[in-house]
Amino acid sequence: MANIRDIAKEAGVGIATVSRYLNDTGYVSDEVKVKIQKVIEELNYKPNALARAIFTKNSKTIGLMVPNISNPFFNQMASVIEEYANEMGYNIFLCNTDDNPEKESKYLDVLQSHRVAGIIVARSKCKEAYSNIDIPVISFESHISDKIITVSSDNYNGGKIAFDHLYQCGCRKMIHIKGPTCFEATEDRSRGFLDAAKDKNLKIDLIEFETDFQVKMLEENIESLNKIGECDGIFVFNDIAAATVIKFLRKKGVRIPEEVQIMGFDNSFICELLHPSLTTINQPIQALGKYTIELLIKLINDEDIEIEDYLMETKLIKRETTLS
Amino acid sequence: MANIRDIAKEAGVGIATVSRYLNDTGYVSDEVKVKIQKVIEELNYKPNALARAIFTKNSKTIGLMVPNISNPFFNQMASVIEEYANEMGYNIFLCNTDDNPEKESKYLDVLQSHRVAGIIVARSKCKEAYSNIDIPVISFESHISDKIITVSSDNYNGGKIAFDHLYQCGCRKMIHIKGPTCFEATEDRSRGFLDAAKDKNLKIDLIEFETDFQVKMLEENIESLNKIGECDGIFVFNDIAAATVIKFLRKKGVRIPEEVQIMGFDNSFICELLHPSLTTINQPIQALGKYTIELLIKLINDEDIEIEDYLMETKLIKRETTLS
DNA sequence: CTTCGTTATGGAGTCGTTTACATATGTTCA
DNA sequence: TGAACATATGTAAACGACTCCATAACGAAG
Repeated sequence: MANIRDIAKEAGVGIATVSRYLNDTGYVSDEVKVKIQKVIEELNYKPNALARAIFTKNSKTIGLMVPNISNPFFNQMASVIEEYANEMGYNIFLCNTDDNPEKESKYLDVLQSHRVAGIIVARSKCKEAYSNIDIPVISFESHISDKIITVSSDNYNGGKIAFDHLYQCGCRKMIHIKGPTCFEATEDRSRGFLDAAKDKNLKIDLIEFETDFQVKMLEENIESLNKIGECDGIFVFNDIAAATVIKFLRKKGVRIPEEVQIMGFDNSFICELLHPSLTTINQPIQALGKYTIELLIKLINDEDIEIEDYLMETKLIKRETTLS
Repeated sequence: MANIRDIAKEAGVGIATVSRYLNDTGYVSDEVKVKIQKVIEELNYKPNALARAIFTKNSKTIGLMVPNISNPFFNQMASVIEEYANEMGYNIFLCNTDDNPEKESKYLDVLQSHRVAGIIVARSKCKEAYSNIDIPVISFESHISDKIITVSSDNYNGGKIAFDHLYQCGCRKMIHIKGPTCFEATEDRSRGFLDAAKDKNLKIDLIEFETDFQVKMLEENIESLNKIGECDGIFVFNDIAAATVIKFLRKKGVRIPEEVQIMGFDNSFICELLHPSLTTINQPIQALGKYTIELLIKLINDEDIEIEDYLMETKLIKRETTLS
């Protein structure tokens, strides 16, 4: 592929002149501009972004690490982040960690090697790896260290809201199906839910799912679902797991919401598609994604911002799996 | 950040020796190896992948362009592609085209500038832009030119299978809800379905959706859904749209599958979560993704492979929205 | 007529790698 | 003993960009 030297030669000008033309920095006569542009098109020249990044020390690239891009929550995040990054002239380097600390750590090296301008890591499982990183990092849904900003929804309060709603709907014998213990976000939801229950002196039965989002969720968790006993309300750690639970209960002939009321978490697109549609807690994904990338770009631009937790508001989305 | 010169100096050796150590090419004494490794860790040195790529002319990076990463079908593809790319030592540069030709074209320039080793583009909307590209390209679900390999499911046959199944289940008055005309994949499904109907001398009513995957699908397409008249079977262009249709019909009190049988397309994870669970046509996403990336890497490695269409088999997944 | 600012251009050094080549030592084998 | 080879290392020239600096022409201002 042609390089800047080829263009300069073919256009009969110096390299510096071509560079000035490309970057619109410094003087280039109109006459020469036309000549250069013509050659660029003839040779289908695309300036080498790698060479440029080496020199300017600015790759205009952001590393995005998510557990898995097929997870509906994280790919919505990714979509929002891509949108804003693109607007700001940044590109996305995608990494799936698979919730695997080793893969995360390897990708972290890769991102450093590629000199990404900044990193967004969702649900990190490899916190020690970030101790000596000199690239701006924003952590999503996971506290890495007191040097790294964490952005997340207010999961704790979301859990509280979920309890209050079920309680208000008349539930007095509730079950909480919680996610794998290693996820901060779902732990916070649980804590919020249980704390609110304690306030009302209600005892909650706990069932633990061992998988997060999985296509085969139902079969894999059928064991734990069989433990569902007498209850009038269930709070499930996310919408997809809730859908799994609904499916399970319907197969057993349980009427929802008349006999058992159910709540999910996330306000994923499937809530509306389910029957009955799923009452849930909304995470403001749009705002979350936008805020995360904005913070990161501020860090990249060396603006000084408070290193602290940023919690985004969660709220109740009332649908048909709960009574009025 | 430290560079190779710093390492060489600090370790008291030459640059070439450090490079040989890093790449395990040529001789380096064990004694020196230890010394270099120690310095590398002390200075937290990460070799600059950009500089390396400039010289070797191999960025070990693959550009992935999809309509949108939040689309469940394409993010599953992306997940599979990431997995295999990672295994082969490649990284993913993510681009959302939003089905927007201009955005796609701009990203195509960016990918060329970044000297990606290869490009996977899903559902391209900007075919002319690929005429003078000298980077290997695999096109997914879209025919760009006779120089570029296309990979897709056998959508046409999938449409036929769908018709045959509904017919076999007793449907004689069918509606087909088709996707936006500009998508080759859904057009092929329609053609297959309609051709099979013609074979049986059945006339099919057509309804067109104007949106592909959208969170607000139901509201946006309520207009066209109102056109659903008397029928005993509906073939919808994909699962999520089918879920929207089911939701709509249930609200109207239509019993599924007793009164109307429904089929989707994709075999997305939501099929199992719906009630009744959705009969659909499977697209072998795993195989599709794996095959796509394998072909691309073969192209990158200059293996000569047939430039032709690669069609992957689609098959019926029988669930509860159709009778026996 | 000199000085100054604006316009316009190009050469050379730099960014951080890899590799071709030169060099040097030690071992083996005829 | 000396040729051949394996081991070990360093220098310098690429790769493709950007930018500092030098150079030069030109008009305006003093």
